[in-house]
Amino acid sequence: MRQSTLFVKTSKNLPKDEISESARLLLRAGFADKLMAGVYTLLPLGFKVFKKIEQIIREEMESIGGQEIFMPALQPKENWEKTGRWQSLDILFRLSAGESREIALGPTHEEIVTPLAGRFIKSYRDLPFAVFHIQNKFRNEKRAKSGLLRGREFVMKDLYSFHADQADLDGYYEKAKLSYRRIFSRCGLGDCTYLTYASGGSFSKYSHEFQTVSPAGEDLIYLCPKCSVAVNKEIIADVKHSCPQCGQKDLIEEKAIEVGNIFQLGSKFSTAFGLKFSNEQGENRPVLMGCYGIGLQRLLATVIETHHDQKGMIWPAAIAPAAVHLLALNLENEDAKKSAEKLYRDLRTARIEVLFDDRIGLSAGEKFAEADLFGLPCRVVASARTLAAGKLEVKKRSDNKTDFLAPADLIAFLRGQN
RNA sequence: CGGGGUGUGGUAUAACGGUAUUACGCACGCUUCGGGUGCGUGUAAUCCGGGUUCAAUUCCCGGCACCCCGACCA
Repeated sequence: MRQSTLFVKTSKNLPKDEISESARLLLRAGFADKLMAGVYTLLPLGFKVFKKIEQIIREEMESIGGQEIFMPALQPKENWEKTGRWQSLDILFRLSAGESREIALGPTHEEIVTPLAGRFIKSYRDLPFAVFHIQNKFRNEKRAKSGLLRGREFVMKDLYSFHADQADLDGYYEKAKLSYRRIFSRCGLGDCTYLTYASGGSFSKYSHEFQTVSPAGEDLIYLCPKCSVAVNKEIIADVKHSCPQCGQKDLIEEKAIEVGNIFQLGSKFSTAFGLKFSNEQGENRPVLMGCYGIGLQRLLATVIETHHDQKGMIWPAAIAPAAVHLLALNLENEDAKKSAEKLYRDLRTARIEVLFDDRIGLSAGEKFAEADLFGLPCRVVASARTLAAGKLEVKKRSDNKTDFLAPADLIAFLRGQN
């Protein structure tokens, strides 16, 4: 990517009424653009990050047998009436579609996936299975807030699993937990994300959230210092201020962002849609379901909330928009320009993702400040000075550690970083 | 949905019942050339509708939008 032609404009000022740090940085850095409250465009660099997060999630869902499908956002009213949620769900966007028809803009997909599954589940031999999709959700939040942390349109990965009995659902649920842990670790949130007991679940007593500790969080959780699980404030009365796993009494209160949620639906939706299967004895039984959600923009914003400093974002390598930010200085100097262009070519040939600041006429300070703002893991400076010295300056964004390398050693060095 | 606040160039702001300020940005020129360099010139704004008034960006009413607190959050 050449910065000279990138569809991005950074800004020193920023909209005064955006409080959320992640939103401020995303807007300032030109990673995202706000269309209206709770609705954002992802611009090239922000979308790069988004796609990397999406791919990590996809891989992990496939690793637990999830099959990717794609369900529509436009949904018939009748499905929502079957569960009573056409009336009760007040975040539901209800659209009029001509004189006598109304349709829903999907805020979630139980109402779609359950009857869909019914077309294929006849017998216990058809179970279990899991499908997921990564798709836009629409929720008319009364109060969209905190930038991308709570949008009215956002992309969610939701996986639905279908089971013949509780033991099978339980087993899958545990696998999903582990897969969620891997997702958050791979996105750089492993240290600060906790499995959190929350309310709900038709069969089981609790649902589980994955909560990332952050001052930007909307939720209050109580961390167990012993076993690193937490309890959401909403059920703290239930568990009497003690860890549901080990009974520990001294829990630590933290604000946290809910980055994921897993939930045993039991037979709630199968009952509403008559989703049944024949067991070995030929008896009809309701299918048991689980659902498992992750909001992608929220996850992206959460990474920023937990990975930034005063100068800007600090991306974990696995989801950074690119591995390297190559800054070319002194581009009016033909030799400096040539050597920078060669580096860019070499990096691309080596398949190292690189953002190349090839813009002419900007001061070095501006380029440095912008590199700090973008927060790519490695900054490489090529200039008349480095050319004369025969060494490139390579600086890590995370700890400011600086190395000086011969250009020929750069690629090997960068490969060693990952 | 309840409460509070704010709407001025692209962004951030000042002021005021009477010619709309400044900075950033953007355009051009010079300057500088390893931490948002300095200077000059130019560009560009009072959310919408109604009311009061000789005169409204300012005051009043309504709407809309945005932000904050709360409620809600499969």
